[in-house]
Amino acid sequence: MLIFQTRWQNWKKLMPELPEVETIRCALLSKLKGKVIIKASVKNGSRLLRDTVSAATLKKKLIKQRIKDIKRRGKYLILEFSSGDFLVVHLGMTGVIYTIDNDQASPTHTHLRAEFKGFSLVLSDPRTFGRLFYVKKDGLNNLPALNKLGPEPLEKEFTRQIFRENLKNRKAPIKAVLLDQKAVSGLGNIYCDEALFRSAIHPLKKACDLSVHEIKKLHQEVRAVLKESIACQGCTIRDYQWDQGKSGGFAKKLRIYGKEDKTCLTCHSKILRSTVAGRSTFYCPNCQK
DNA sequence: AGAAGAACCTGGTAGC
DNA sequence: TGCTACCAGGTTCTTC
Repeated sequence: MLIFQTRWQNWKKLMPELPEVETIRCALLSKLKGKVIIKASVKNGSRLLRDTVSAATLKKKLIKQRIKDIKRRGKYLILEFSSGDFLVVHLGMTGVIYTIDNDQASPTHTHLRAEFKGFSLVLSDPRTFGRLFYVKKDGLNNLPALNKLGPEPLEKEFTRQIFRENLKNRKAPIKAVLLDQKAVSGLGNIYCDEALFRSAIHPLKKACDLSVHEIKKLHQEVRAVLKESIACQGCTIRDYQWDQGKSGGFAKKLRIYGKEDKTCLTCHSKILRSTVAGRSTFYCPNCQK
């Protein structure tokens, strides 16, 4: 178990879920809005491209593009150019995207570097679980990765009724359903566990078996936990400086995730860990039924 | 159709 | 010290 603890502690800082991506989006927008890409380099054969476009083609397409806006959909960052085209980025598990000075060397595992006047944007991802798509004008709605996503949890579209509708025929464990992005988008392993704990719902409970009251509570807690984390700039990022020695403010506020063998804050029972949908899942066997 | 599990990938660690 | 085996994560693909 010590092995897991050590590994988890090493990697917990590297998981961009909705609050982390939103933090990055805000930081990048203030820095990049209106700026023009002067030079670009794209790693040849980068797995992030998944053969959707060659490195040479992407490089060519990026040069002279002006950043008009940066949006977010679930865990995807969407850079919108003045030309109407888009660059869609998913950071996977270990992806980081940030700016450095033009005279600074790219970090290891850099897949994309876009040079602007005075600074460069770099996208680095050691494990290459991330994704990178170049999307032509008006093509965003046809991108499968985006159009499969469920409602945005912090938007008005994510109503209790829609959430209930999205859960009603799902016989899989609620944790698995929350992770698959169709019922609601943007939740990863950490926030699923936190929202389920706050809602007193066992992660293995079938989604279709949730009561009206449980769905109401879960709907509320999903939104609450995400909002609280965004206010703290997420679990993994502080001031948008990539700093492996520090965690964002919300890491200290986690109540259940990663707390195996610790005491439940509510009932003082021992917190357990098991695997649901192939993911480490932390829960209180007494509070979560 | 939906659920479950494998595959992808790399760096850190244990164990030899 | 150096080697091998293992495992975490999100998403897609394959199988049942």
